[in-house]
Amino acid sequence: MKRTSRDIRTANRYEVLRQIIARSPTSRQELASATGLSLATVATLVGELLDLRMITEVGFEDSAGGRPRGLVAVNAAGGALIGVDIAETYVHVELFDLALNVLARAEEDIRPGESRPEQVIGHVATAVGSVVAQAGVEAARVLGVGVSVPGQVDRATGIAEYAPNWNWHDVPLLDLLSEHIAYPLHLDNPLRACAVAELWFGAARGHEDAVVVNLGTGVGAGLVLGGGLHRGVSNSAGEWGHTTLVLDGRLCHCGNHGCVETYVGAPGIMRNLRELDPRSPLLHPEDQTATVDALARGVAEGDPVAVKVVQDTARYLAAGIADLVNLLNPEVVVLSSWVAARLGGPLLDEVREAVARHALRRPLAATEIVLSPIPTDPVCLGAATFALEGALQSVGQRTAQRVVSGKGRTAPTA
Amino acid sequence: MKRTSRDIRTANRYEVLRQIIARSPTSRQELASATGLSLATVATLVGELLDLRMITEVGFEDSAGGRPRGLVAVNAAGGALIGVDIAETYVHVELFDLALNVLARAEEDIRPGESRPEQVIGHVATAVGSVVAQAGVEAARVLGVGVSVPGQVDRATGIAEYAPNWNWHDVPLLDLLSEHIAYPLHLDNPLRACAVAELWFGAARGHEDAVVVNLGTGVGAGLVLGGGLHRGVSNSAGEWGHTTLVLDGRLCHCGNHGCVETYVGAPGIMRNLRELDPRSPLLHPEDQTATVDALARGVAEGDPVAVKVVQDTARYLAAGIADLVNLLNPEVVVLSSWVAARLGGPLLDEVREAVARHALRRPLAATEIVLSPIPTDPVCLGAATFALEGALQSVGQRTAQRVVSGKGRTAPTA
DNA sequence: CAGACTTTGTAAACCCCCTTTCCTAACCCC
DNA sequence: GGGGTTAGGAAAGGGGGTTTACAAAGTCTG
Repeated sequence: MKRTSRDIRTANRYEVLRQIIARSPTSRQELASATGLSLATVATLVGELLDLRMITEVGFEDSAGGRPRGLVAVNAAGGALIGVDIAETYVHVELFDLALNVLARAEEDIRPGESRPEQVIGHVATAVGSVVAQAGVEAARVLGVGVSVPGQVDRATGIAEYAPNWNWHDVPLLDLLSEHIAYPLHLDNPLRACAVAELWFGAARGHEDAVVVNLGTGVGAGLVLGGGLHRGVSNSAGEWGHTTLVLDGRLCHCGNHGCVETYVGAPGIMRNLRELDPRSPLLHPEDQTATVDALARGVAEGDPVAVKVVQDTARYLAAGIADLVNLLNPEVVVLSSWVAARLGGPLLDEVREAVARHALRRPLAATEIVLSPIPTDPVCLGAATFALEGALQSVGQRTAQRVVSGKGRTAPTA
Repeated sequence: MKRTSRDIRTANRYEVLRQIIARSPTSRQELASATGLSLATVATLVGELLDLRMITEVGFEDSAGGRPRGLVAVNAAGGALIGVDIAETYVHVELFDLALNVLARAEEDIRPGESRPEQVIGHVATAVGSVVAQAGVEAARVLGVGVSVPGQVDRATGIAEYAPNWNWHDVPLLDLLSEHIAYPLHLDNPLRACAVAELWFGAARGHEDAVVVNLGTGVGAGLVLGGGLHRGVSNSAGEWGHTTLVLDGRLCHCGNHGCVETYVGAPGIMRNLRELDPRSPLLHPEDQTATVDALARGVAEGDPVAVKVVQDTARYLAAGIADLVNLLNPEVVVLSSWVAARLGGPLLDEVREAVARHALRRPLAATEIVLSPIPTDPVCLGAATFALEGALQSVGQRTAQRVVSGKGRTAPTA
């Protein structure tokens, strides 16, 4: 990919807005020192964002002998972003204001046989319509919709190349969605959504290199390298869940043996429990969430089986994370997604300790392991962030398109 | 790290020189279409390189009805680069002309026990002096010396933070070397040297994302991500050799169990052989090179034990490579270093096949696995490339330093 | 309460980088 | 030796960032 000076501008625009959202309200001076940009550049970018009505001037700082600093803050009401989290059994949609507060939520269940794209898209369209209605925002103020769909996605064409849970192959999801949804659409997968959410609003903010480890039913790692998302050639980087942890280990649904996912994904954790005590009352064979919750409670109550399961899981997880630390040497490893949210506390200490045993000293010394600080659904937030990035990207674009006329030149349209 | 428009220039300068070296002689037009840059930019950069005498005009292309294209080629005699490969038992130094031909070689043995930094540096200084004398180049034409030293290196300070083979801790190697060597010095480790060599002259050339798998006594992976070397926060990314392949597997000298290195590094391969047939005549217990050579010959002759050992090794290697493919989604995986050079042919087919079984379909489809096409010592070449990059980096720098005068302004020095 | 001091933020000038456009140079063919 | 064609340099222009100058907007002090 060729890089141009425009990319620098886009990156700076992102960074300034990130800082404004994080520090809101804040001054141009603070932004300049936080971003390392000159005051003039910050002022220009702030001006752009003011013009877009994404931020507003909100008064002045008290001064101690000079002209008071003007303060800017996110203009929460200046637009709305929608994040769609499509999963195997549900579609979860959230509508955010520009301060990334959730204004409305909607959830649709996907019933077991509903695997056709049209059915799933129907749920998405319903839920999106619902959040817009609930929040009562005008359509024109919806800046975009980010859609996270499991599996491999081609961003350029908007095709879901492969979704394992429904066995989708090359579904032109973006085209299908755009028949029902009039807002700008952005497609990607949950791994990258979580990574972007952490990059903008979470523990990866301000870091050049970070790994966002996703612990859910599936497992993956969103890679932030060089300050931006690493996508790989075919936008399928981050499949850490299908990385071998135990050669010839547990059979994974990907066909391989010993994948990380089979040890630290929710079904893997259930299996860790079952292997320890097949009749444990903590085990809810058909309900991953309930089992994980039971484990969390068990650990809190000192149940030895629960403690042991978490220890075992932490040991597997730590071996996998140590691999990431050794290979990528990131500044921070973030544990995200619902399993981490529920089991994170007890897991974290064990993981830190075990990673310290596994990883090499030098990379380890530079890395910290933290839980995601994002309180809401990170996938929805990340998906909405894709929409936010999309809205910012088109700012710098030339608006005046050259008019190609059949014969002679036409006057440019106003 | 803040990126500026100058980085773009530097990257373009690299790319143009890379193309010139690869296609020498070539025309500005060809360079423009190869790099995607405009003719004007290419002409400017070519002009710069001509001024530096790194390239020369070498005539004209035949034309078919227009002004003939001027041809430029690397000015091999325009400078010399030195690559130093410090390893556990030897120091290998090569002197290159600007076409990256080897003009002189020198090798010094490091005897067991010679582990003090001054001893090692003495060998380096001797060897560097030797190649300069052999090649008969003037000191002024040596553009720089790249030094590869095993372990973790801080490039900014030039400190070898940790070298496992001699148990070095925080040795200020660059300072010590500069007492003996007057040329510009560049320090890094062999992993990254090989990666840069592939990026400039080998199989990774022109790719955005590549992994250079290093199979030697030690094992690692140089990561090319986003068109440049990925270093990680503390310049220690790429320690793939100390990534877990088999949980609780073979004990590694890093203190861990089941590291990739213990299965596919030269000692690991020897162990694979020993476990299969402890009395195999292929086994030279004290000589890794001889054993690997014997295995290569054995495979060529159809020796079933050799074939099996290579199969086993390939299987381990493939599992590890599949992990890299799934995690990073690179365009190309390059097998490099001396084990790959000797055993590469027979290994490659097995590896490709086994990776295809392990990796996910989508990332796999985008990845090819190849042997390094670099015929010489890739570490020396890569180290020399660091020196070349260094020489190119200082091109764009402002030369006129502001003179701070005590009183009034001094006339700028010519 | 007016002048002095301090700080903000905008505007202008400047540097770097790349591209487009124009024009001359250099060659082939007829 | 003109006409057609291609190469490559020079100039103009657009994007981006920084530095510098200066007006604006405060506090402080005599």
